[in-house]
Amino acid sequence: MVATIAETDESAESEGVIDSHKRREILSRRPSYRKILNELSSDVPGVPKIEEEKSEEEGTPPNIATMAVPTSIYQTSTGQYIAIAQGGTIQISNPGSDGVQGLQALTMTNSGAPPPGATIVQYAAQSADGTQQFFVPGSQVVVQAATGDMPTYQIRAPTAALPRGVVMAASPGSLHSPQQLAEEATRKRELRLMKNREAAKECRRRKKEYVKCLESRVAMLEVQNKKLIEELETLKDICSPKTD
DNA sequence: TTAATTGTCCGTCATATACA
DNA sequence: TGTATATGACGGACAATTAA
Repeated sequence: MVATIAETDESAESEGVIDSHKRREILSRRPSYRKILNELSSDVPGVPKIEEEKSEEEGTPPNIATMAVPTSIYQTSTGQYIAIAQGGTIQISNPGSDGVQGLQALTMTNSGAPPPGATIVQYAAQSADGTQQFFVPGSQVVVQAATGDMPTYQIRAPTAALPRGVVMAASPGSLHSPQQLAEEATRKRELRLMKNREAAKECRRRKKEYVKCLESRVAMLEVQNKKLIEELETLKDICSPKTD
């Protein structure tokens, strides 16, 4: 599939690039949703701020600082925050000023592989063979081996006994053969795609939040406008009473 | 019932932007 | 200046809806 995309890109490069550039010249780039919303929030008290992204080492909220899996914090469609902690504990918090205050906690039992077709964005579990699994979209899992000098990662089908392919196995410094270099390039690409995948999800979430914010602001302004019009009419009546 | 349409979600690519 | 991140654009998959 990837090769097909690459070939298509190459064949359509000459005309596609020109179209793409023209399109991008027309479309002026907007600042990030986070910036816009935070600017709005500084102007309008009622507008919530989009939380700043925190790095793994500094950004974990105080109440969930001991999490084994980084970035395992999600927001539901209802605005709640879900944090997956060690041992399968899932913490749920309602959106508030501090984000993680008032955490609720519940423990879930991890019983084997997820059902086929289940929509699991990301999930961590300790499997029987001592490996840690991170479920990624596309009905695959990234498996981290528990033993060895350095962590190795494999992409597997959730129920498959054999790995589909090793994507992270050796340090760059020890690469020699073209095959190893190719594997390293593949690994880097997979890593980049995985990061971008998560970034896209996060970006869409922020965009939704941004749109919601704008919609609520529109509603608020409409109410305000209506009130002002009514007030104006009242003042008009007072200042110029009808003479029959 | 079925094909067409529509809406939504997701992954990927290209590129602007932020940052060390 | 190179690298990481954010985001617009695009296309595919899938489910729900609609018209014939």
